[in-house]
Amino acid sequence: MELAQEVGARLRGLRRHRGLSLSELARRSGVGKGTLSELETGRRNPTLETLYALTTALGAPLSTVVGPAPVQGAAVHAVLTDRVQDAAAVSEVYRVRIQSGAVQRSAAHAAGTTEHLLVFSGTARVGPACAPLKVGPGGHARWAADVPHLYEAVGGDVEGVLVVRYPVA
Amino acid sequence: MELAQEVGARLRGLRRHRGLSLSELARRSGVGKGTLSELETGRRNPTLETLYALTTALGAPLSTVVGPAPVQGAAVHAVLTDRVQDAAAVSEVYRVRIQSGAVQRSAAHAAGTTEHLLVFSGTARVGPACAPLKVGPGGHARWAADVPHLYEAVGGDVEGVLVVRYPVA
DNA sequence: CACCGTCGTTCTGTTTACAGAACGTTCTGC
DNA sequence: GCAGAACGTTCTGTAAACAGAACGACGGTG
Repeated sequence: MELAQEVGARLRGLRRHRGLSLSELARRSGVGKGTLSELETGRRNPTLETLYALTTALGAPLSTVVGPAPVQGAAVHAVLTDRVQDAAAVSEVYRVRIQSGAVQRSAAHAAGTTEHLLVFSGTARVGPACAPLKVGPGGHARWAADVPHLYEAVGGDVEGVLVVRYPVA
Repeated sequence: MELAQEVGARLRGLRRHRGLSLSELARRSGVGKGTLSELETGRRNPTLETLYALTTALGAPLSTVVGPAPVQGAAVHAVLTDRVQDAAAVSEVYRVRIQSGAVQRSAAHAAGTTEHLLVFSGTARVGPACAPLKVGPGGHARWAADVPHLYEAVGGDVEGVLVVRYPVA
């Protein structure tokens, strides 16, 4: 099953990233070593309890393994954390990291689309390609995204939240 | 087990909210009716596959049932969707709904704490108790949260995203 | 009142996720 | 080279999650 493989791969990624062996994680989480092996290779369909035990032992929220997959562009790495629909618009909330050393350009979105960026760290140059805005830590930018726009980190990488708000079709 | 009960209650809430009967959801999701009954009462520890089938049939993301629990105040209903820590600060991202007809007051947070509100729908009156700001749909407000502050919906309810950013201790 | 549909729960047999053991492999150090 | 340890995979028996059937409890209709 496809979902199990996706989740398994993420679990393996998390474990490796922490430098834990399979046996060590099994010991810490109380999940059997064999179980863990088959989970990571996507050959099992894990139980909620098992997933919870593993993510807790890994110090990660459950959403890390069951949440949406990150999208990676030229410079922007984004994870959809929320999506809200009201009468007028659909709003998507992304956790973003803009990597320095590259500029990511985006084509115009549907008419009426706006974007917001809240910057946590670093300084970003974002917005309409013709008139980008500069935003530092703790800052906020808002621009119309129905024209070509760009994302760029000035100096070091940028961490923040991007909200894309587009009218309902 | 506690987690299973929590998830079960959320599933039942989602189903009821959509006006679906247990049998109907079972039919649409392909999950057995008995299975569903025991899941909702927290007597079973669901499989990832089962949870996915159910949330898909309910038209909700998986995170709705496994994500963090919402916090409810006098007027503000908030769900923590993300939490980011960098060298300077911790940033928490909340999906919020401010209900009209009440004012929620918050005491001063740690020095240097700032808050941002992005409004999706409705009009909000938020910020320092001494000088609140008015924000409409698509708008943004930012204020220092190290003084007493408030949240209020003007007219109808407000939907949006709240970001709380406080310095690392 | 009896009939029938729908509701949610409980029962029944099958499938499978689980813990732990056994296994082959790859590094160490003596 | 051969112990010993650690790694990840595969095997084995048990517990439990699953689909579907059977069940009792309501609520409407003739």
